[in-house]
Amino acid sequence: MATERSSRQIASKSEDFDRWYVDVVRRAELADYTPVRGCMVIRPYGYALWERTRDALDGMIKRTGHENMYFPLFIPESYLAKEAQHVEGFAPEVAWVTHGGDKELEERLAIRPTSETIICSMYADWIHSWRDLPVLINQWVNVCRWEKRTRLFLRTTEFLWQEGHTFHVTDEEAAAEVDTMLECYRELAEDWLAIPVIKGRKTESEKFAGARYTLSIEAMMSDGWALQAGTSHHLAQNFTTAYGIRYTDRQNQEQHPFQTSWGLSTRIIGGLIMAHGDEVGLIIPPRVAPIQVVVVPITRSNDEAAAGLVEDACARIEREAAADVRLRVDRREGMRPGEKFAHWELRGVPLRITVGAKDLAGGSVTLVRRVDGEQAVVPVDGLGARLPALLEEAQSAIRSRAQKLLDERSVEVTSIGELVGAFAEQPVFASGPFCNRPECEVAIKAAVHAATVRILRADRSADGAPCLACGQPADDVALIARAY
RNA sequence: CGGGAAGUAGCUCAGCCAGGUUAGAGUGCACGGUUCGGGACCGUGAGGUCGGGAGUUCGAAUCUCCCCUUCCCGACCA
Repeated sequence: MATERSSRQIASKSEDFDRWYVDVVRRAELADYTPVRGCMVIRPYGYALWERTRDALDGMIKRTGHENMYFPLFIPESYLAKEAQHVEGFAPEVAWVTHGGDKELEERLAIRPTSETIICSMYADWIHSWRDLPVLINQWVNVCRWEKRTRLFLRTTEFLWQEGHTFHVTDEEAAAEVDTMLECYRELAEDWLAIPVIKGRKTESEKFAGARYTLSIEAMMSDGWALQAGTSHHLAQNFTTAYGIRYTDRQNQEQHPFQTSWGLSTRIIGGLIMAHGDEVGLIIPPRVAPIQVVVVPITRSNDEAAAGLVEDACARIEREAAADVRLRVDRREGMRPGEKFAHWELRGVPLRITVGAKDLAGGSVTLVRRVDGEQAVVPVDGLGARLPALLEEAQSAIRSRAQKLLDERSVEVTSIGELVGAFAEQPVFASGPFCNRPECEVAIKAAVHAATVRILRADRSADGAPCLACGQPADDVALIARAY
Protein backbone atom coordinates (compact mmCIF):
# COMPACT_ATOMS: atom_id res chain seq x y z
CA MET A 1 0.00 0.00 0.00
CA ALA A 2 1.36 3.33 -1.03
CA THR A 3 2.10 5.80 1.68
CA GLU A 4 1.72 8.75 -0.65
CA ARG A 5 -0.89 11.12 0.65
CA SER A 6 -3.88 11.52 -1.56
CA SER A 7 -4.62 14.82 -3.12
CA ARG A 8 -7.71 16.48 -1.81
CA GLN A 9 -9.84 16.79 -4.85
CA ILE A 10 -11.82 14.41 -6.91
CA ALA A 11 -14.44 15.75 -9.27
CA SER A 12 -18.00 15.84 -8.01
CA LYS A 13 -19.77 12.62 -8.85
CA SER A 14 -23.12 14.29 -9.37
CA GLU A 15 -21.75 17.07 -11.53
CA ASP A 16 -19.22 15.24 -13.67
CA PHE A 17 -19.52 11.49 -13.41
CA ASP A 18 -16.93 10.70 -16.10
CA ARG A 19 -14.26 12.82 -14.52
CA TRP A 20 -15.18 11.53 -11.08
CA TYR A 21 -14.59 7.99 -12.34
CA VAL A 22 -11.14 8.74 -13.73
CA ASP A 23 -10.22 10.73 -10.61
CA VAL A 24 -11.22 7.90 -8.30
CA VAL A 25 -9.30 5.31 -10.29
CA ARG A 26 -6.15 7.40 -10.23
CA ARG A 27 -6.36 9.00 -6.77
CA ALA A 28 -7.24 5.75 -5.08
CA GLU A 29 -4.22 4.30 -6.86
CA LEU A 30 -6.11 1.54 -8.60
CA ALA A 31 -4.60 2.22 -12.01
CA ASP A 32 -2.87 4.83 -14.13
CA TYR A 33 -2.16 5.66 -17.74
CA THR A 34 0.95 4.58 -19.64
CA PRO A 35 2.75 5.89 -22.71
CA VAL A 36 0.87 3.40 -24.89
CA ARG A 37 -2.62 4.36 -25.98
CA GLY A 38 -5.35 2.59 -24.08
CA CYS A 39 -2.98 0.58 -21.90
CA MET A 40 -2.99 0.98 -18.14
CA VAL A 41 -0.90 -0.02 -15.18
CA ILE A 42 -2.94 -1.80 -12.55
CA ARG A 43 -1.38 -0.60 -9.32
CA PRO A 44 -1.05 -2.76 -6.19
CA TYR A 45 -4.32 -1.69 -4.59
CA GLY A 46 -6.24 -2.19 -7.84
CA TYR A 47 -4.51 -5.47 -8.47
CA ALA A 48 -5.31 -6.70 -4.96
CA LEU A 49 -8.96 -5.92 -5.70
CA TRP A 50 -8.72 -7.87 -8.96
CA GLU A 51 -7.00 -10.77 -7.18
CA ARG A 52 -9.85 -11.01 -4.68
CA THR A 53 -12.38 -10.98 -7.50
CA ARG A 54 -10.36 -13.43 -9.55
CA ASP A 55 -9.89 -15.85 -6.65
CA ALA A 56 -13.62 -15.88 -5.93
CA LEU A 57 -14.46 -16.66 -9.54
CA ASP A 58 -11.60 -19.13 -9.87
CA GLY A 59 -13.09 -21.03 -6.96
CA MET A 60 -16.44 -21.24 -8.77
CA ILE A 61 -14.79 -22.30 -12.02
CA LYS A 62 -13.04 -25.15 -10.25
CA ARG A 63 -16.12 -26.02 -8.18
CA THR A 64 -18.03 -26.51 -11.43
CA GLY A 65 -15.43 -28.97 -12.67
CA HIS A 66 -13.11 -26.90 -14.82
CA GLU A 67 -9.31 -26.98 -14.90
CA ASN A 68 -6.96 -24.11 -15.63
CA MET A 69 -4.37 -24.28 -18.39
CA TYR A 70 -2.47 -21.89 -20.62
CA PHE A 71 -2.38 -21.19 -24.34
CA PRO A 72 0.11 -18.89 -26.03
CA LEU A 73 -0.32 -15.19 -26.63
CA PHE A 74 0.36 -15.42 -30.37
CA ILE A 75 -2.05 -16.90 -32.88
CA PRO A 76 -0.98 -17.51 -36.51
CA GLU A 77 -3.13 -15.55 -38.94
CA SER A 78 -4.21 -18.69 -40.77
CA TYR A 79 -5.59 -20.16 -37.55
CA LEU A 80 -7.60 -17.08 -36.78
CA ALA A 81 -9.18 -17.04 -40.22
CA LYS A 82 -10.95 -20.41 -40.28
CA GLU A 83 -14.26 -19.36 -38.76
CA ALA A 84 -15.62 -16.73 -41.13
CA GLN A 85 -17.98 -14.80 -38.84
CA HIS A 86 -15.45 -14.83 -36.05
CA VAL A 87 -12.60 -13.37 -38.07
CA GLU A 88 -14.92 -10.81 -39.62
CA GLY A 89 -16.06 -9.70 -36.19
CA PHE A 90 -12.60 -9.45 -34.67
CA ALA A 91 -10.42 -8.38 -37.60
CA PRO A 92 -10.81 -4.62 -37.03
CA GLU A 93 -9.37 -4.81 -33.53
CA VAL A 94 -6.59 -7.37 -33.81
CA ALA A 95 -2.99 -6.32 -33.11
CA TRP A 96 -0.40 -8.02 -35.31
CA VAL A 97 3.19 -9.05 -34.81
CA THR A 98 5.02 -8.82 -38.12
CA HIS A 99 8.65 -9.09 -37.10
CA GLY A 100 10.78 -11.31 -34.90
CA GLY A 101 13.78 -9.20 -34.04
CA ASP A 102 14.65 -7.55 -37.34
CA LYS A 103 13.41 -10.46 -39.46
CA GLU A 104 10.00 -10.18 -41.08
CA LEU A 105 7.80 -13.17 -40.25
CA GLU A 106 6.57 -15.38 -43.07
CA GLU A 107 3.15 -15.44 -41.42
CA ARG A 108 2.11 -12.64 -39.16
CA LEU A 109 0.91 -13.45 -35.66
CA ALA A 110 -2.20 -12.10 -34.02
CA ILE A 111 -1.98 -11.11 -30.39
CA ARG A 112 -4.97 -13.00 -29.03
CA PRO A 113 -8.20 -11.02 -28.86
CA THR A 114 -9.73 -14.26 -27.49
CA SER A 115 -8.52 -17.83 -27.85
CA GLU A 116 -11.24 -19.97 -29.47
CA THR A 117 -9.19 -20.35 -32.63
CA ILE A 118 -5.94 -21.56 -31.12
CA ILE A 119 -7.75 -23.73 -28.60
CA CYS A 120 -9.83 -25.40 -31.28
CA SER A 121 -6.74 -25.92 -33.40
CA MET A 122 -4.98 -27.69 -30.56
CA TYR A 123 -7.96 -29.69 -29.36
CA ALA A 124 -8.50 -31.00 -32.88
CA ASP A 125 -5.51 -33.22 -32.11
CA TRP A 126 -6.60 -34.13 -28.62
CA ILE A 127 -10.26 -35.05 -29.02
CA HIS A 128 -10.86 -38.37 -30.76
CA SER A 129 -13.45 -40.30 -28.80
CA TRP A 130 -16.67 -39.66 -26.90
CA ARG A 131 -14.54 -40.71 -23.92
CA ASP A 132 -12.48 -37.54 -24.35
CA LEU A 133 -15.54 -35.39 -23.66
CA PRO A 134 -16.48 -33.19 -22.05
CA VAL A 135 -13.44 -30.95 -22.09
CA LEU A 136 -13.81 -28.29 -19.40
CA ILE A 137 -10.95 -25.81 -19.34
CA ASN A 138 -10.24 -22.22 -18.43
CA GLN A 139 -7.35 -19.79 -18.62
CA TRP A 140 -6.54 -16.54 -16.82
CA VAL A 141 -4.69 -14.40 -19.35
CA ASN A 142 -4.26 -11.04 -20.97
CA VAL A 143 -5.87 -10.29 -24.32
CA CYS A 144 -5.57 -7.39 -26.71
CA ARG A 145 -8.25 -5.56 -28.66
CA TRP A 146 -7.39 -2.40 -30.54
CA GLU A 147 -10.38 -0.35 -29.46
CA LYS A 148 -11.05 3.04 -30.98
CA ARG A 149 -12.02 4.61 -27.73
CA THR A 150 -10.64 3.44 -24.42
CA ARG A 151 -11.44 3.99 -20.77
CA LEU A 152 -9.62 2.82 -17.64
CA PHE A 153 -10.77 -0.72 -16.73
CA LEU A 154 -13.92 -0.53 -18.88
CA ARG A 155 -12.33 -0.75 -22.29
CA THR A 156 -8.56 -1.00 -22.45
CA THR A 157 -6.39 -2.09 -25.34
CA GLU A 158 -4.93 -4.88 -23.24
CA PHE A 159 -6.94 -6.37 -20.43
CA LEU A 160 -6.94 -9.32 -18.05
CA TRP A 161 -9.70 -11.91 -18.02
CA GLN A 162 -10.56 -15.52 -17.77
CA GLU A 163 -11.79 -17.35 -20.80
CA GLY A 164 -13.44 -20.70 -20.34
CA HIS A 165 -13.72 -23.15 -23.21
CA THR A 166 -15.66 -26.38 -23.18
CA PHE A 167 -16.53 -29.19 -25.60
CA HIS A 168 -19.49 -31.50 -25.17
CA VAL A 169 -21.17 -34.50 -26.75
CA THR A 170 -24.63 -32.99 -26.82
CA ASP A 171 -26.13 -29.64 -27.67
CA GLU A 172 -28.15 -29.74 -24.46
CA GLU A 173 -25.10 -30.35 -22.30
CA ALA A 174 -23.39 -27.35 -23.91
CA ALA A 175 -26.50 -25.24 -23.29
CA ALA A 176 -26.48 -26.29 -19.64
CA GLU A 177 -22.82 -25.30 -19.41
CA VAL A 178 -23.59 -21.85 -20.82
CA ASP A 179 -26.27 -21.45 -18.13
CA THR A 180 -24.04 -22.76 -15.36
CA MET A 181 -21.27 -20.28 -16.08
CA LEU A 182 -23.64 -17.35 -16.44
CA GLU A 183 -24.92 -18.29 -13.00
CA CYS A 184 -21.33 -18.19 -11.68
CA TYR A 185 -21.02 -14.68 -13.06
CA ARG A 186 -24.27 -13.70 -11.38
CA GLU A 187 -23.03 -15.15 -8.12
CA LEU A 188 -19.74 -13.27 -8.41
CA ALA A 189 -21.45 -9.98 -9.22
CA GLU A 190 -24.22 -10.19 -6.65
CA ASP A 191 -22.75 -12.16 -3.75
CA TRP A 192 -19.15 -10.94 -3.90
CA LEU A 193 -19.20 -7.57 -5.64
CA ALA A 194 -22.66 -6.64 -4.30
CA ILE A 195 -23.81 -5.60 -7.77
CA PRO A 196 -27.33 -6.74 -8.68
CA VAL A 197 -27.50 -7.95 -12.29
CA ILE A 198 -30.06 -8.94 -14.87
CA LYS A 199 -29.48 -12.08 -16.87
CA GLY A 200 -30.46 -12.31 -20.49
CA ARG A 201 -29.68 -13.12 -24.08
CA LYS A 202 -27.97 -10.78 -26.53
CA THR A 203 -29.76 -9.86 -29.73
CA GLU A 204 -28.41 -11.20 -33.03
CA SER A 205 -26.56 -7.98 -33.72
CA GLU A 206 -24.88 -8.02 -30.32
CA LYS A 207 -23.92 -11.67 -29.94
CA PHE A 208 -20.35 -13.00 -30.04
CA ALA A 209 -18.95 -13.41 -33.55
CA GLY A 210 -19.38 -17.06 -34.41
CA ALA A 211 -21.78 -17.95 -31.59
CA ARG A 212 -25.26 -19.41 -31.88
CA TYR A 213 -26.27 -17.22 -28.99
CA THR A 214 -24.71 -15.16 -26.20
CA LEU A 215 -25.97 -14.78 -22.65
CA SER A 216 -24.84 -11.93 -20.46
CA ILE A 217 -25.37 -10.23 -17.17
CA GLU A 218 -26.11 -6.51 -17.21
CA ALA A 219 -25.45 -4.29 -14.22
CA MET A 220 -26.65 -0.76 -13.51
CA MET A 221 -24.01 1.82 -12.74
CA SER A 222 -24.96 4.57 -10.33
CA ASP A 223 -25.49 7.00 -13.21
CA GLY A 224 -28.13 4.66 -14.61
CA TRP A 225 -26.01 3.35 -17.46
CA ALA A 226 -25.66 -0.35 -18.14
CA LEU A 227 -22.49 -2.38 -18.03
CA GLN A 228 -22.16 -5.80 -19.60
CA ALA A 229 -20.33 -7.60 -16.86
CA GLY A 230 -19.83 -11.14 -18.13
CA THR A 231 -20.76 -13.18 -21.19
CA SER A 232 -21.36 -16.87 -21.86
CA HIS A 233 -21.61 -18.15 -25.42
CA HIS A 234 -23.12 -21.23 -27.01
CA LEU A 235 -20.90 -21.85 -30.03
CA ALA A 236 -22.81 -24.93 -31.22
CA GLN A 237 -20.63 -26.73 -33.78
CA ASN A 238 -19.57 -23.59 -35.63
CA PHE A 239 -15.95 -23.66 -34.55
CA THR A 240 -15.57 -27.39 -34.09
CA THR A 241 -16.66 -27.87 -37.70
CA ALA A 242 -14.45 -25.07 -39.02
CA TYR A 243 -11.45 -26.31 -37.07
CA GLY A 244 -11.99 -29.99 -37.77
CA ILE A 245 -12.57 -31.26 -34.24
CA ARG A 246 -14.01 -34.75 -34.74
CA TYR A 247 -14.63 -37.66 -32.45
CA THR A 248 -16.14 -41.08 -32.79
CA ASP A 249 -19.33 -41.59 -30.79
CA ARG A 250 -20.64 -44.74 -29.12
CA GLN A 251 -22.24 -45.79 -32.41
CA ASN A 252 -18.88 -45.43 -34.18
CA GLN A 253 -20.15 -42.36 -36.03
CA GLU A 254 -17.91 -39.36 -36.59
CA GLN A 255 -19.23 -36.23 -34.83
CA HIS A 256 -18.29 -32.61 -34.12
CA PRO A 257 -18.57 -31.72 -30.46
CA PHE A 258 -20.69 -28.84 -29.21
CA GLN A 259 -18.73 -25.97 -27.72
CA THR A 260 -19.09 -23.08 -25.32
CA SER A 261 -16.93 -20.18 -24.21
CA TRP A 262 -17.37 -17.62 -21.46
CA GLY A 263 -15.42 -14.69 -20.15
CA LEU A 264 -15.23 -12.07 -17.45
CA SER A 265 -12.62 -9.34 -17.38
CA THR A 266 -11.00 -6.56 -15.38
CA ARG A 267 -13.88 -4.48 -16.73
CA ILE A 268 -15.84 -5.70 -13.72
CA ILE A 269 -13.53 -3.60 -11.52
CA GLY A 270 -14.75 -0.53 -13.39
CA GLY A 271 -18.27 -1.75 -12.74
CA LEU A 272 -17.57 -2.09 -9.04
CA ILE A 273 -16.29 1.48 -8.89
CA MET A 274 -19.24 2.95 -10.77
CA ALA A 275 -21.87 0.85 -9.06
CA HIS A 276 -20.93 1.72 -5.49
CA GLY A 277 -18.70 4.78 -5.31
CA ASP A 278 -19.87 8.09 -3.88
CA GLU A 279 -18.76 11.72 -3.67
CA VAL A 280 -15.93 10.79 -1.32
CA GLY A 281 -14.53 7.97 -3.43
CA LEU A 282 -14.62 4.20 -3.65
CA ILE A 283 -16.91 1.93 -1.70
CA ILE A 284 -15.61 -1.63 -1.80
CA PRO A 285 -17.73 -4.57 -0.64
CA PRO A 286 -15.93 -6.36 2.22
CA ARG A 287 -15.70 -9.73 0.49
CA VAL A 288 -13.38 -8.35 -2.17
CA ALA A 289 -11.84 -5.46 -0.26
CA PRO A 290 -8.03 -5.68 -0.09
CA ILE A 291 -8.29 -4.01 3.31
CA GLN A 292 -11.56 -4.62 5.16
CA VAL A 293 -10.95 -2.76 8.37
CA VAL A 294 -8.66 0.17 9.03
CA VAL A 295 -7.76 1.15 12.56
CA VAL A 296 -6.80 4.79 13.04
CA PRO A 297 -5.04 5.56 16.31
CA ILE A 298 -5.47 9.08 17.60
CA THR A 299 -2.53 10.12 19.71
CA ARG A 300 -1.04 13.25 21.14
CA SER A 301 2.71 13.42 20.95
CA ASN A 302 2.78 15.34 24.21
CA ASP A 303 0.94 12.66 26.16
CA GLU A 304 2.95 9.47 26.17
CA ALA A 305 0.76 7.69 28.67
CA ALA A 306 -2.34 8.18 26.53
CA ALA A 307 -0.41 7.23 23.41
CA GLY A 308 0.61 4.01 25.11
CA LEU A 309 -2.97 3.14 25.93
CA VAL A 310 -4.08 3.88 22.39
CA GLU A 311 -1.34 1.70 20.95
CA ASP A 312 -2.21 -1.10 23.37
CA ALA A 313 -5.83 -0.99 22.23
CA CYS A 314 -4.82 -0.98 18.56
CA ALA A 315 -2.51 -3.92 19.10
CA ARG A 316 -5.25 -5.76 20.91
CA ILE A 317 -7.77 -5.25 18.09
CA GLU A 318 -5.13 -6.34 15.61
CA ARG A 319 -4.36 -9.45 17.67
CA GLU A 320 -7.93 -10.39 18.42
CA ALA A 321 -9.35 -9.81 14.96
CA ALA A 322 -10.57 -13.06 13.45
CA ALA A 323 -7.82 -14.63 11.37
CA ASP A 324 -9.59 -14.08 8.06
CA VAL A 325 -10.21 -10.37 8.59
CA ARG A 326 -7.96 -8.17 6.48
CA LEU A 327 -7.17 -5.43 8.96
CA ARG A 328 -4.63 -2.66 8.95
CA VAL A 329 -3.60 -0.30 11.70
CA ASP A 330 -2.63 3.01 10.17
CA ARG A 331 0.36 3.91 12.31
CA ARG A 332 1.74 6.49 9.93
CA GLU A 333 3.27 9.37 11.85
CA GLY A 334 2.78 13.03 11.19
CA MET A 335 -0.63 12.66 9.61
CA ARG A 336 -3.66 14.13 11.26
CA PRO A 337 -6.63 11.83 11.79
CA GLY A 338 -8.83 13.70 9.30
CA GLU A 339 -6.27 13.13 6.62
CA LYS A 340 -6.19 9.41 7.36
CA PHE A 341 -9.97 9.22 7.35
CA ALA A 342 -10.09 10.84 3.93
CA HIS A 343 -7.30 8.59 2.68
CA TRP A 344 -9.15 5.39 3.53
CA GLU A 345 -12.56 6.69 2.55
CA LEU A 346 -11.23 7.49 -0.92
CA ARG A 347 -9.98 3.91 -1.06
CA GLY A 348 -13.32 2.50 -0.01
CA VAL A 349 -12.27 0.53 3.08
CA PRO A 350 -15.57 -0.86 4.45
CA LEU A 351 -15.01 -0.30 8.17
CA ARG A 352 -12.97 2.17 10.17
CA ILE A 353 -12.17 1.89 13.84
CA THR A 354 -11.06 5.11 15.50
CA VAL A 355 -9.07 4.52 18.67
CA GLY A 356 -8.69 7.59 20.89
CA ALA A 357 -8.11 8.37 24.54
CA LYS A 358 -11.58 9.85 24.99
CA ASP A 359 -13.42 6.65 24.03
CA LEU A 360 -10.81 4.42 25.63
CA ALA A 361 -11.52 5.99 29.00
CA GLY A 362 -14.85 4.16 28.78
CA GLY A 363 -13.28 1.05 27.26
CA SER A 364 -14.67 1.92 23.84
CA VAL A 365 -13.67 2.83 20.31
CA THR A 366 -15.61 4.44 17.47
CA LEU A 367 -16.73 2.30 14.56
CA VAL A 368 -17.67 3.91 11.24
CA ARG A 369 -19.18 2.17 8.26
CA ARG A 370 -18.04 3.48 4.88
CA VAL A 371 -21.19 2.82 2.87
CA ASP A 372 -23.49 5.05 4.89
CA GLY A 373 -21.24 6.74 7.44
CA GLU A 374 -23.10 5.05 10.28
CA GLN A 375 -21.18 5.53 13.54
CA ALA A 376 -21.22 3.65 16.81
CA VAL A 377 -19.19 3.75 19.97
CA VAL A 378 -18.49 0.13 20.82
CA PRO A 379 -16.54 -1.73 23.53
CA VAL A 380 -13.04 -2.90 22.69
CA ASP A 381 -13.87 -6.12 24.49
CA GLY A 382 -14.88 -8.70 21.93
CA LEU A 383 -14.61 -6.32 18.98
CA GLY A 384 -12.11 -8.46 17.10
CA ALA A 385 -14.46 -11.41 17.16
CA ARG A 386 -17.42 -9.30 16.01
CA LEU A 387 -15.69 -8.01 12.90
CA PRO A 388 -16.74 -10.81 10.53
CA ALA A 389 -20.39 -10.18 11.36
CA LEU A 390 -19.98 -6.42 11.02
CA LEU A 391 -18.36 -6.91 7.64
CA GLU A 392 -21.21 -9.10 6.48
CA GLU A 393 -23.64 -6.37 7.51
CA ALA A 394 -21.64 -3.84 5.53
CA GLN A 395 -21.68 -6.20 2.54
CA SER A 396 -25.47 -6.42 2.76
CA ALA A 397 -25.87 -2.68 3.13
CA ILE A 398 -23.86 -2.07 -0.05
CA ARG A 399 -25.86 -4.67 -1.93
CA SER A 400 -29.18 -3.24 -0.71
CA ARG A 401 -28.21 0.23 -1.74
CA ALA A 402 -27.33 -0.94 -5.25
CA GLN A 403 -30.55 -2.95 -5.48
CA LYS A 404 -32.56 0.09 -4.40
CA LEU A 405 -31.01 2.16 -7.17
CA LEU A 406 -31.77 -0.52 -9.73
CA ASP A 407 -35.37 -0.76 -8.56
CA GLU A 408 -35.86 2.99 -8.54
CA ARG A 409 -34.49 3.46 -12.01
CA SER A 410 -36.20 0.53 -13.70
CA VAL A 411 -39.34 1.25 -15.69
CA GLU A 412 -41.86 -0.66 -17.78
CA VAL A 413 -42.65 0.55 -21.28
CA THR A 414 -45.17 -0.64 -23.84
CA SER A 415 -44.50 1.75 -26.71
CA ILE A 416 -41.80 3.86 -28.32
CA GLY A 417 -43.52 6.92 -26.87
CA GLU A 418 -43.27 5.58 -23.36
CA LEU A 419 -39.68 4.57 -24.00
CA VAL A 420 -38.75 8.09 -25.05
CA GLY A 421 -40.60 9.46 -22.04
CA ALA A 422 -38.79 7.11 -19.70
CA PHE A 423 -35.41 8.38 -20.87
CA ALA A 424 -36.45 12.02 -20.95
CA GLU A 425 -35.02 12.93 -17.56
CA GLN A 426 -32.28 10.43 -16.87
CA PRO A 427 -30.85 7.12 -18.09
CA VAL A 428 -32.96 4.19 -16.91
CA PHE A 429 -33.36 0.46 -17.40
CA ALA A 430 -36.49 0.21 -19.52
CA SER A 431 -38.17 -3.15 -20.02
CA GLY A 432 -40.85 -3.89 -22.57
CA PRO A 433 -42.24 -6.50 -24.96
CA PHE A 434 -39.97 -6.95 -27.95
CA CYS A 435 -40.35 -9.04 -31.09
CA ASN A 436 -36.59 -9.42 -31.52
CA ARG A 437 -36.53 -8.31 -35.15
CA PRO A 438 -33.53 -6.25 -36.31
CA GLU A 439 -35.84 -3.52 -37.69
CA CYS A 440 -37.37 -2.98 -34.27
CA GLU A 441 -33.95 -2.96 -32.63
CA VAL A 442 -32.91 -0.21 -35.03
CA ALA A 443 -36.14 1.67 -34.38
CA ILE A 444 -35.54 1.60 -30.63
CA LYS A 445 -32.00 2.84 -31.00
CA ALA A 446 -33.19 5.63 -33.27
CA ALA A 447 -35.93 6.65 -30.85
CA VAL A 448 -33.73 7.05 -27.81
CA HIS A 449 -30.37 8.58 -28.42
CA ALA A 450 -27.56 6.18 -27.53
CA ALA A 451 -29.82 3.64 -25.85
CA THR A 452 -29.70 0.08 -27.13
CA VAL A 453 -31.42 -3.21 -26.57
CA ARG A 454 -29.00 -4.75 -24.11
CA ILE A 455 -30.56 -8.15 -23.63
CA LEU A 456 -33.70 -10.19 -23.84
CA ARG A 457 -34.44 -10.77 -20.19
CA ALA A 458 -34.12 -14.32 -18.94
CA ASP A 459 -36.46 -13.66 -16.01
CA ARG A 460 -39.39 -12.34 -18.05
CA SER A 461 -41.65 -13.33 -20.91
CA ALA A 462 -43.87 -11.06 -23.00
CA ASP A 463 -46.46 -13.82 -23.54
CA GLY A 464 -47.56 -12.39 -26.85
CA ALA A 465 -47.98 -8.80 -25.70
CA PRO A 466 -47.52 -6.31 -28.55
CA CYS A 467 -43.91 -5.37 -29.35
CA LEU A 468 -43.23 -1.89 -28.09
CA ALA A 469 -41.84 -0.90 -31.47
CA CYS A 470 -44.06 -2.61 -34.08
CA GLY A 471 -47.08 -3.90 -32.17
CA GLN A 472 -46.68 -7.49 -33.41
CA PRO A 473 -47.06 -10.21 -30.76
CA ALA A 474 -43.78 -10.56 -28.88
CA ASP A 475 -42.25 -13.41 -26.91
CA ASP A 476 -39.41 -11.56 -25.23
CA VAL A 477 -39.00 -8.69 -22.82
CA ALA A 478 -36.10 -6.48 -23.85
CA LEU A 479 -33.94 -4.54 -21.45
CA ILE A 480 -33.17 -1.18 -23.03
CA ALA A 481 -30.49 1.08 -21.62
CA ARG A 482 -27.56 3.29 -22.36
CA ALA A 483 -24.39 1.28 -22.11
CA TYR A 484 -20.71 1.69 -21.42
C1' C B 1 -11.45 6.61 -37.39
C1' G B 2 -14.06 12.00 -38.01
C1' G B 3 -15.02 16.78 -35.11
C1' G B 4 -13.48 19.63 -30.74
C1' A B 5 -10.29 20.61 -26.34
C1' A B 6 -5.92 19.79 -23.65
C1' G B 7 -0.52 18.35 -22.36
C1' U B 8 4.30 23.55 -18.19
C1' A B 9 7.00 20.63 -10.69
C1' G B 10 3.97 14.28 -7.97
C1' C B 11 -1.20 16.84 -8.66
C1' U B 12 -4.35 21.28 -10.27
C1' C B 13 -3.06 25.27 -13.11
C1' A B 14 -1.04 30.56 -14.58
C1' G B 15 2.43 32.31 -18.24
C1' C B 16 1.59 31.72 -24.75
C1' C B 17 -2.49 35.96 -28.15
C1' A B 18 1.61 41.00 -28.99
C1' G B 19 9.02 35.53 -28.74
C1' G B 20 13.79 38.45 -24.74
C1' U B 21 17.85 37.57 -17.87
C1' U B 22 18.32 32.07 -13.54
C1' A B 23 9.90 29.61 -15.92
C1' G B 24 5.78 30.87 -11.55
C1' A B 25 1.54 29.87 -7.93
C1' G B 26 -1.37 26.66 -4.92
C1' U B 27 -1.18 21.89 -3.23
C1' G B 28 1.82 17.66 -2.45
C1' C B 29 7.02 16.05 -0.97
C1' A B 30 11.66 16.35 2.76
C1' C B 31 13.46 18.40 7.40
C1' G B 32 12.59 21.30 12.10
C1' G B 33 8.86 23.24 15.36
C1' U B 34 3.75 24.18 17.31
C1' U B 35 -0.25 20.67 16.86
C1' C B 36 -3.42 16.18 16.80
C1' G B 37 -11.46 13.21 17.78
C1' G B 38 -12.37 15.43 9.96
C1' G B 39 -7.70 17.09 5.06
C1' A B 40 -4.31 22.65 11.06
C1' C B 41 -0.29 26.14 11.11
C1' C B 42 4.89 28.48 11.07
C1' G B 43 9.82 28.18 9.07
C1' U B 44 13.52 26.03 5.81
C1' G B 45 14.50 23.11 1.51
C1' A B 46 14.36 19.91 -2.71
C1' G B 47 11.79 19.26 -7.12
C1' G B 48 10.71 21.20 -14.22
C1' U B 49 14.24 17.57 -21.14
C1' C B 50 7.68 23.49 -20.61
C1' G B 51 4.58 15.79 -24.15
C1' G B 52 8.33 14.37 -28.47
C1' G B 53 10.65 15.83 -33.11
C1' A B 54 11.64 19.22 -37.02
C1' G B 55 11.47 24.29 -38.62
C1' U B 56 11.34 29.98 -38.36
C1' U B 57 14.50 33.43 -35.46
C1' C B 58 20.27 36.61 -32.92
C1' G B 59 16.86 34.28 -29.32
C1' A B 60 11.09 29.63 -28.70
C1' A B 61 7.10 27.31 -23.02
C1' U B 62 5.39 31.27 -26.50
C1' C B 63 5.18 31.28 -33.83
C1' U B 64 4.76 27.05 -37.98
C1' C B 65 4.51 21.80 -39.35
C1' C B 66 4.54 16.52 -38.08
C1' C B 67 3.96 12.83 -34.33
C1' C B 68 2.44 10.84 -29.34
C1' U B 69 -0.90 10.76 -25.14
C1' U B 70 -5.41 12.19 -22.50
C1' C B 71 -10.46 14.16 -22.26
C1' C B 72 -15.36 15.39 -24.65
C1' C B 73 -18.99 14.51 -28.93
C1' G B 74 -19.86 11.04 -32.86
C1' A B 75 -18.85 6.37 -35.63
C1' C B 76 -17.14 1.62 -33.88
C1' C B 77 -17.16 -1.87 -29.81
C1' A B 78 -17.89 -9.03 -32.21
